[in-house]
Amino acid sequence: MAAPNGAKDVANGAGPAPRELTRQGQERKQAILDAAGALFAERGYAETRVIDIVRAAGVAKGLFYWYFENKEAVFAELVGAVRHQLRLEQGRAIDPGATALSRVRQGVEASVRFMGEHRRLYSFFDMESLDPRLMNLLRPGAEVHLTDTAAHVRAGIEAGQIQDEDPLLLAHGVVGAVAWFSHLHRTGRIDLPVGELADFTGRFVVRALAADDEAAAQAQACGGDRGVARVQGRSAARVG
Amino acid sequence: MAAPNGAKDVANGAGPAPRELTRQGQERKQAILDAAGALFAERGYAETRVIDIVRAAGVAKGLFYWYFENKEAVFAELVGAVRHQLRLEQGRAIDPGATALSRVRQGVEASVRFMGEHRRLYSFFDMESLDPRLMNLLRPGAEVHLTDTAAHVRAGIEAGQIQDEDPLLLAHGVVGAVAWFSHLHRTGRIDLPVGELADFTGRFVVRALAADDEAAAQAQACGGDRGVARVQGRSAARVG
DNA sequence: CCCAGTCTTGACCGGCGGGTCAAGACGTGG
DNA sequence: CCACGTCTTGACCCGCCGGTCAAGACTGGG
Repeated sequence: MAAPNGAKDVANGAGPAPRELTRQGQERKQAILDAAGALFAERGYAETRVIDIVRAAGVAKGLFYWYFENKEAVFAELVGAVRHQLRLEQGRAIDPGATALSRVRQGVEASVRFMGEHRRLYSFFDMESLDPRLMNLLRPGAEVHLTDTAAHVRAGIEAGQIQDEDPLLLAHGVVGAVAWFSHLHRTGRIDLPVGELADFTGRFVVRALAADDEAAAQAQACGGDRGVARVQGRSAARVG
Repeated sequence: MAAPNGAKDVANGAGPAPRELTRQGQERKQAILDAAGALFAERGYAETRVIDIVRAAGVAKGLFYWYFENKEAVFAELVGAVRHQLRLEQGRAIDPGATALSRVRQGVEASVRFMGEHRRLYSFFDMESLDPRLMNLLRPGAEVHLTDTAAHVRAGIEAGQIQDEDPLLLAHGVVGAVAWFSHLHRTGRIDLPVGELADFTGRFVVRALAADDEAAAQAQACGGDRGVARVQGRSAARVG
């Protein structure tokens, strides 16, 4: 996951962080980060004790506070790294030449797939967490996805492919669908291969947005992310 | 809210509950319930201390445990009551004579409206809460809504009004949309009169489900809940 | 008036868990 | 070998908060 650089971007402020780390130091820090990620994913932030993290990482409790300001800081760093990865993935999946509605679909499919494949890493900011204390940490990142989506939606409306509704509302619907279905998948309430769920979510969103049957059909038909040909029927889509 | 009966239904088990309550007793209990509801709504379950609840109700801490097993029990009782009300509202809103797709729309609109109007009461099982401890309490209730919806969807598929996809997945999409938009509204990210949000959500869901433009148009056109004439055009919507 | 059951109080308990700290170990350069 | 910065340890501290309890107050029936 996060390269040391990526980590440094996130973990600034008035913490013990600005220190220079030796090779060993970086490894230790990463071990703690990994352990925290696994535990947060498994039982959630509130249910994870610092003592659990350090035990899992095989170090003493004090060391945790050598590398991190506090529990929240680890969470923030983890979130930053994962969010960054997700955006990369989306960027890779979206074909700038495609129509707006198709671009939305590509982004949606990539997101669902990403979340499904990295469920452990992703789950701790599930549904942008309802914990009041964490919401503030998550909010800005979520905002970015929203405005990205809204931009595509706006373009789609101008092109007549998308319903003439408030673009922000529609964008909310899109990111909501992604979050919701991913959540259900992660919590085992939907038992489907990621690929199929991603495809379904793509179709769902396209229909919700499309100005009419034709626009929908057109967006469904043209290729999914990374140019993999995907037939409009359900089924048989497998990707990595 | 909850009639004493409704309350009794929920609060059984091996608690201090089976006791017979005097008139005064019922009032006290209700006061605690009200205070708890307000506080849960305002800051969430985890952030609400028992001490805060009793202070708000103007009673001593011990009294809380005279009427309730523990903190969770209050939550459960509150949730049961609200959920019950929501179902009543849905039942009132849905016209059994309407087409399946219209019925879904009516249910969706009624739900969004209900949640918007009772935001305080409702918010504490926001997004069916991600807190692992509470999920188990919420799960069964949520399941009911899901299967209700799925039944309508199934009917709609058979009637050719709804896409031939997995009914359960579609139902998930429907309740997800309701939960998501309500959540955004409640947390102030969508600043719209409830009625407009309800209408929007209805349109969104109908489009996502509809088999084709015609089915969608037909479901959008026919009256909303309680026969209130509602024009299909959208009104000036702005989002916070 | 007394008794018994209902109700009410607030001091107290216990443990949990985030965060601190003084004491080193280790490694590197002088 | 020393000095110094980095790293590591685990015992300890302390506030918080859910839950308990012994001691009453209030009320209605006999």
